[in-house]
Amino acid sequence: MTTIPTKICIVEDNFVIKEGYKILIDSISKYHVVNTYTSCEEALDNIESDAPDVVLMDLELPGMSGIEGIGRIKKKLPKANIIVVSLHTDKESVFQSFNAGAAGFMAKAVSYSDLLDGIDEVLQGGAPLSKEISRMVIESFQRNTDSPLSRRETEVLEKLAEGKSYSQIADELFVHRETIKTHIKNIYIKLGVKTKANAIEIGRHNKYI
Amino acid sequence: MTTIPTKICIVEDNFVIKEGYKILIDSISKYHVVNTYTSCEEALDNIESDAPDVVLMDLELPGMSGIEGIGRIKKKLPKANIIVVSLHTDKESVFQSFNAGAAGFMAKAVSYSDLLDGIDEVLQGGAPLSKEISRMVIESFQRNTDSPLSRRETEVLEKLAEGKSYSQIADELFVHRETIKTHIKNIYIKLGVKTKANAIEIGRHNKYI
DNA sequence: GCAAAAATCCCCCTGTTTACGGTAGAGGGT
DNA sequence: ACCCTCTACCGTAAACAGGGGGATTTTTGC
Repeated sequence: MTTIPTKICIVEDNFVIKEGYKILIDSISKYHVVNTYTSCEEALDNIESDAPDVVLMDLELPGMSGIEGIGRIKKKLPKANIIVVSLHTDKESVFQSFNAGAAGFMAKAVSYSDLLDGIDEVLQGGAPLSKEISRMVIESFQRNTDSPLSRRETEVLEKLAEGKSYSQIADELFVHRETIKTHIKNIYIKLGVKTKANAIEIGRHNKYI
Repeated sequence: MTTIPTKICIVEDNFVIKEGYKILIDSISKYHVVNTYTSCEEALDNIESDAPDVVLMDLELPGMSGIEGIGRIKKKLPKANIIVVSLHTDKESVFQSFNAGAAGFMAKAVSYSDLLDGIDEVLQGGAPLSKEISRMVIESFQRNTDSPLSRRETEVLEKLAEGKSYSQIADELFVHRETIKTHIKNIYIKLGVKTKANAIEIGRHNKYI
């Protein structure tokens, strides 16, 4: 039985890199590069008929940003597995990519063999992430250990961030409403803010909650 | 030059698995299992003097839960890399582990070679995750595509979830406060709720925001 | 091109909430 | 002994939330 090769598209504005990837991928019989593009606009015009299983995508592109592009491609082809291959591995780029629907993120410095492994992995339902990215992702789940807030204050700020009122928080923590007022006053002082929204912002930004 | 072997501890209540891991790891010259434990309590009493670089940790343990144990071990040894090796790969277990300070999470079905690769990876600053886990993690960043909320309503609910008042939201979106009120009324109807806190809860739970 | 959906704005009203000021006792940990 | 945390109380002015109603314009999907 002959298996139909996995269809792959590449969106990358650097000609050398794009062709390099194409040659690399086409050298593997189970894969086939159906099309390559140098911008999202170009890709979006044709990608539906390409119907790729996997899309390798750069983020730094002329015209529409890669992030925006990921979202639009996902809208047209919800089943496509988009792997970002980018030089820029800052937090913003990474998290926005995932948010837009990317299934993987690899630094451009990735070796050819890791890239091929990544394609394998995404097809098996995994999420290829280069080392620094996976650590970054895991760390995003972890709290800041040197928070100025006490345990109780943290708890109160959490509930405040869930949109709850003073009275509701008081009920849930089985204390008097006045106690919650005091906690919040102290939270505001410690965080140097004057409003709920600012407290939540600071709390989230610094991972106190 | 002889390199000092990387020190590893194992916390696992199943004797067979524990000893299996120990034999496996000790067969690699660059690694050394300094100690093994069958409960967190036991581990916490001794682990400081073991000063392991890596801890392999089960979650289902007699006495203190693995999650709790991760937090406590991290408190004593902030630099230790804790890799959870667990049968239970449900969302709760996974995210709580990361929250508590785990640096990796592997399903117990993991092969010996993948386990050793995982130890390598964590020592290189990565985060070993088995395939299903990494996909789970990535998906946690993604929104539900069939939200009942319109784009604008989603935007409003987001800002509401940041603790902002109607007027603040209105200012930030350059519309009248009354417009925001209407949006929120519609959000409440669509989500079937009557309060801010419930709307935020439903919105978060279903990943509309 | 038309109909539906989304986004915008306006009025009324009432009870609740917030954020601010102070004060203070009980208990824990260093 | 001292500092921090958690708890509780008083008071008040201004802001806010949520509920009712109606109406217009823009955008989008078929």
